Amino acid sequence: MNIGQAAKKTGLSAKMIRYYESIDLLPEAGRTDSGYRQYSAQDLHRLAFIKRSRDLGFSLAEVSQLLALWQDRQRASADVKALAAAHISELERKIEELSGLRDTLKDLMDNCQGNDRPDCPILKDLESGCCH
Amino acid sequence: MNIGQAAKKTGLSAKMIRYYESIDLLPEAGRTDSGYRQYSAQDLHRLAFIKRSRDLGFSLAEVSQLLALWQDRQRASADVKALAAAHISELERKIEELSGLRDTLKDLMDNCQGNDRPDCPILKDLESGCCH
DNA sequence: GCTTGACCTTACCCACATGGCAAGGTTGAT
DNA sequence: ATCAACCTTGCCATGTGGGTAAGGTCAAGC
Repeated sequence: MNIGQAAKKTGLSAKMIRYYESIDLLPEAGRTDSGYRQYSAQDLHRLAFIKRSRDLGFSLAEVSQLLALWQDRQRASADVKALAAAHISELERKIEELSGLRDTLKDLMDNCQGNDRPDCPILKDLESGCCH
Repeated sequence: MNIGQAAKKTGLSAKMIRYYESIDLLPEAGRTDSGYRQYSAQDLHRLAFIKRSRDLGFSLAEVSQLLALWQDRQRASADVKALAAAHISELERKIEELSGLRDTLKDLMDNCQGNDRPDCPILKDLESGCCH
C-alpha cells in the first residue's frame, strides 16, 4: 500500500508519516523499485496506534515510550499506567492554569461596561504591573 | 536604562524585548552613542503592559491589538471587552478539550491493574483504532 | 506510443514564542 | 592594563505540523 492510502486509512497525513519515520518513531518503510514507500497491515496497525495516542494528547516522546511498551511482551501494566498518570497530571496542570486565566479575565470583563466610552478596567489591569 | 535593567524590572528577558522590537510590537528603542538600547519609564510601562498581557495568555497578535486600543484615547471599551471575550472563549475551548482527554484517560487508567503483568486496557485502547 | 492526471519523492520555507550560543564591542572598576 | 559584566548581531533549536516547488512514476484512456 502506498503512503497516500495508509494516510487515508489512519487519518494521518502522508507528510506526518514521513516525519515520524524521519525521527525514528517508525522503522524505515519498505520501498518499491521506484522508491515508493510500502505499508503492510502491521505498519498500519502501528500508525493507528500513534494516531490514537496523539489524539489523546500524548507528545511524540510519550508516544515513543508507549510504542516501546506496546512492543514489549514482558511489560508491566504498571509502567503504562504510570505514563498515563503522568500525562493526566500534566493535563490537569494545564487545565488549572487556563482556568485561572479564564477566571481572572472573567472578573475583568464583568467590570467592563463594554460601551462606546474609553474607560476600561481591563486595560487598567494590563497596565497596572508597571514600574513605580 | 539598559536592556538588562529593563528586563529585570519587567520580568521579561532581554532577548524577548529585542524580539518584540523586531516584530514591531515595540517602537525602535533609543540608542546610546555606542549602540546600547535605552529605555525610559514610558518604555517600561509599555513593556509591563505586554508582560501582563502575555501572562494572561494573550498571543502576541492579540497583545498588538490591545496595545493599539490602549494607545487610542478614542477607543470604545466594547472593543477591549470583545477581545477579552474572544480570548476567554478560546480558553474555554481548550479547557473543554483537555478535560475530555483527561476523562478518557482516567477511565482507561481506572481499568488498568497497574501491576507486573502485561495485560493493559490502555494499550488495548490505543491499538483499537486499527485497520480491520 | 503518447498524453494526462494522480500519485510519489526530496528539499526547502513558514508558523509560534522562546532559549542558547558564539564572536565581538563597551563600560566601569580595580 | 585587565577583568567582569554588560551589550550587540546573527545563527540554530525546540515541536508539530502546513505549504510549495521541482521532479520521478504509474495507470488509464486515446
